[in-house]
Amino acid sequence: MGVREVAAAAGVSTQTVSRVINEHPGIRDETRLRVQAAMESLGYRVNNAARALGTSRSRTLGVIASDATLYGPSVGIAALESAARAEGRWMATAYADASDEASVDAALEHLLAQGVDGVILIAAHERTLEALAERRPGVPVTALHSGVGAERQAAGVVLAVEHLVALGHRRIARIGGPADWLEEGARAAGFDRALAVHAIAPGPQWVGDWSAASGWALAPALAAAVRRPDGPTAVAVANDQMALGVMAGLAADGLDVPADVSVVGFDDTPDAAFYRPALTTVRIDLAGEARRCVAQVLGQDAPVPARMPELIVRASTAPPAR
Amino acid sequence: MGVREVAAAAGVSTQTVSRVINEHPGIRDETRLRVQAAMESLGYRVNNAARALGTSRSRTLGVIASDATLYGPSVGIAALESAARAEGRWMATAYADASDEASVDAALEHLLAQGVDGVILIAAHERTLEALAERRPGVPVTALHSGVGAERQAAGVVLAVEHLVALGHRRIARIGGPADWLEEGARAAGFDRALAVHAIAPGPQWVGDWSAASGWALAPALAAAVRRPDGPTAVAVANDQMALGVMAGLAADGLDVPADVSVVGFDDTPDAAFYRPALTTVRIDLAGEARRCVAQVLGQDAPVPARMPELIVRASTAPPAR
DNA sequence: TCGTGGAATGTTACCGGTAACATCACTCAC
DNA sequence: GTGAGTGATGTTACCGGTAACATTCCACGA
Repeated sequence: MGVREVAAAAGVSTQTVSRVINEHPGIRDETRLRVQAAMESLGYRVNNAARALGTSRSRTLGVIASDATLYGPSVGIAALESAARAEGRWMATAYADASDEASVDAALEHLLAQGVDGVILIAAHERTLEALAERRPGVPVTALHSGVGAERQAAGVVLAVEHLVALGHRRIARIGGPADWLEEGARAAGFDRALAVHAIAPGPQWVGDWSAASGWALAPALAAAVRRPDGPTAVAVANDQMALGVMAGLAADGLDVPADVSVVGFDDTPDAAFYRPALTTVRIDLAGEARRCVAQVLGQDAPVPARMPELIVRASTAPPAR
Repeated sequence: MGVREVAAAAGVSTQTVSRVINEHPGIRDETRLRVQAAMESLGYRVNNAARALGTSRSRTLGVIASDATLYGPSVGIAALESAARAEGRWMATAYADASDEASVDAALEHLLAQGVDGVILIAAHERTLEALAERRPGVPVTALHSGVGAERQAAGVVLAVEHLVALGHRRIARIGGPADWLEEGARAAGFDRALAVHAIAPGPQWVGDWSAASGWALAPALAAAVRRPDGPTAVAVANDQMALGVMAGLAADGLDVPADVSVVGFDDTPDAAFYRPALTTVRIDLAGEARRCVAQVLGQDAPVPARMPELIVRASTAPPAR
């Protein structure tokens, strides 16, 4: 059940079989059909190990992801897999703790041993990306949401802030992710830029870890700020899950969303519409980002059309009462 | 940078290098150290393609997953990866639409072409598992949460129902997942068993698709049932995300949880503590299940200790008011 | 002293594709 | 008619490990 058997069955050389498999031009239709019929009847299946050994390319992309309990990373992986498959690549995944450089290193080593043709980081620290690139792994390394993708994330945050400003908010707080994450950099930049456009000074800011629990933990501080006379009337949260925790904490503290504070999230998780109140948030074209990221790692320069982020207005935002 | 270079540097044969790599017994310590030093200084890294070609085993497990926006599947993948890595295996992931047999088939084909040593399904239909096994893929195929794992899931649901009964509920409704999923089978069985123990007839049941949206869509029917004089006073929902949607829908319909209906979920997602009200739910030992599943596919029979599911009581359950 | 057996290591071929180069048949221009 | 050019296909070696078998060396008992 290798090329040799197929070749014998079709009465051609193994090289011709290889050419048919790889859709090389310059094969007569009659020959191609004969080979394909032989492959079909023998139930032939290429052996990727052999192919990888011969070509020293595995047609596999490596993905290093962190925390799978977060919406962004887990959906990012799925989006990358489907983008990779569309390009005829396989995907090998390794999970690592993004904040532990040794663990990310081990994951990289792990993937390189597998001979991946490129590595994509999900939910990574900027420093990690640089560190990996410096190690000269011999294959391209990039991160989802880096480069132009970061710009689109910033644009998403701009949408959210513009929405708050349009409602009349002028004192806007922010709850961000850990400062060293790529995603946080992009989202924070969008926040600052949107406020600058309207000459509004940023309100108080806090840092969570993307989890609902961290949003909950920061809620008392936010509530205290909101209760001050010139306190914020709205808060932009860097992802939906933290927004969930924030809203739970505010409610526990006796504050009403959106009457006392408006809350916007980021991601538009499928759950966000069912939070209480339903969360106003920003949806980004994750599938498109993934396709672009894969194309970049594969060194393709055909532009993949980008869909811009979209604001989803629900019940967690309203004009300020004060 | 292959075994031959290492062998030359260490002054041994390639076979000896191979033996050191694979930790074969019967290598003198002095020789082993010399080889290891050579590998270290040359930055040697095994080529998995070559190894797979020679041994016709890839040391890679294939995982077929569906919907990554659901908590269960996405965390399941991560748990399997870490279990597989602990066994020194790599993991290749393919995403498929579980309800579309052709797509699952394509994913299997995809993984087999890669020469995986076993295939694990996540969030699969029972029929799919059987269909794949029937195709005689030449490697073991199993599903997370199948077999004994299913029993533990059932035990988890029993905990949840016991909790409701202990609170005084006697009329208990259920919202399940699609009937043909393995997970649903186990959870439904646990529900029926727990009620049977107390000689309680099951209340009305509905079927969702695991998503919060489907919970929301079923909420009006549940609310109507609850309002009937002998309507259910509690509902067991098959996963937390549907429970989120159900609670949102009940609230929209003017019913209070837990005053009018108690709600229990299943999974204990990290978000569940921050739903409103905080969700009473069941936590299962996903990491343990994953280890057991990997051990099974690898044909190991050393028993992996099983931690039993745990009930997490929060604010969504209370004694019935009626 | 020699044979025996086991431990440590070496030799060789092979896994299944594919790159690089070789070959062959045929067309076409001069 | 002949050589150049081109398209279709064949030949061969090689990718980098490892299995299977061969060999060497030494300790030890008869």
